[in-house]
Amino acid sequence: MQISSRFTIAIHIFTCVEVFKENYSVTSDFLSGSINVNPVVIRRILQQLTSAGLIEVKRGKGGGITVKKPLDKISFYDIYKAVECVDNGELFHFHDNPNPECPVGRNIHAVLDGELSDIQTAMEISMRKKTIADVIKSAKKRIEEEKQK
Amino acid sequence: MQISSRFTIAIHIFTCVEVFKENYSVTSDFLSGSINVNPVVIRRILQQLTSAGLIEVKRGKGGGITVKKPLDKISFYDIYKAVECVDNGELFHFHDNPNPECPVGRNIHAVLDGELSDIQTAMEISMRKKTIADVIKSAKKRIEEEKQK
DNA sequence: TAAAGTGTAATGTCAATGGTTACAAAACAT
DNA sequence: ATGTTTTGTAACCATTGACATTACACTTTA
Repeated sequence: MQISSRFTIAIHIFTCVEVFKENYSVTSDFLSGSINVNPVVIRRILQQLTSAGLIEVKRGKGGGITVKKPLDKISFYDIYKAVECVDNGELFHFHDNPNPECPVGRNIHAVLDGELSDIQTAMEISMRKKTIADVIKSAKKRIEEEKQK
Repeated sequence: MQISSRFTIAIHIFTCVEVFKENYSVTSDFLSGSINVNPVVIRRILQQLTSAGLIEVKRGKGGGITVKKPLDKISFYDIYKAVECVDNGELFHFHDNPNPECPVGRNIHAVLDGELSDIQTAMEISMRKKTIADVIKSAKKRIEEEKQK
């Protein structure tokens, strides 16, 4: 299976907040326009990001999103964890009931667990290296370049 | 989301074939017993592995599974690719229609694509390093150790 | 107090995963 | 040839997660 679009949407949200906060009130409706998904979907993601302590959301007129951590301290991994509701944080879904009376069945878990977590770790390390700051830098650069044409 | 249990089941299958081929006819029913899933589910996975050219399956009495490549040439990645039907092979599901009239919306794809594929590559490299041979070695060792107690 | 926004419940659709039954087709042993 | 074993597959079903959508209560501020 794929990592859900909530992940890329979340990054999109951070980018919009940063790019537009000076000139617009960045609400779930506003974001909905840029991202092209229903505002409620956005709000659900905002809540997950709030629960993870990455942002704060205010209601009412002039309300909106405040990022709670320095952008270069928010990694892809933080967002992934906030937004992806994976069972126990396990990337791999192990088949549940191997037969304990079979020598392979009763050992397969012990044999594989380490290997699988190596793979998961490789992915997570790579995610930790990337931050929102990188994305925003690169986005701003592209937007500037567009203007010059 | 998680990588489906088909992946760990496939590895379980290879291990059983290797461990039991001398003494048993390793059929989908036999495997069903060790893995504890329905034989049809096993057969579906066997077909995916066949399509990937990793094994051959024979029908009828005495039929069963033949592994078509050296065990140390079958990596976790090969199995992952065979068994996990991911859209385009993309690990991340990008939200489909960012608004092209928004500066962020029309650039987000270009900005993120490279980063996401870095992450996916990290995971895949790590998967390529692990082979069925490793698993079987480790499984046989454990089974031996069990006998000595 | 009205307007602007978020929080959240309820509902619906869609796709993927897995389970299960059933049976045809193949391969082999006798 | 015939029966037996085993795979290939179709046809269901249930469950789950993802997203979309409507609706409305609750907050906050002007």
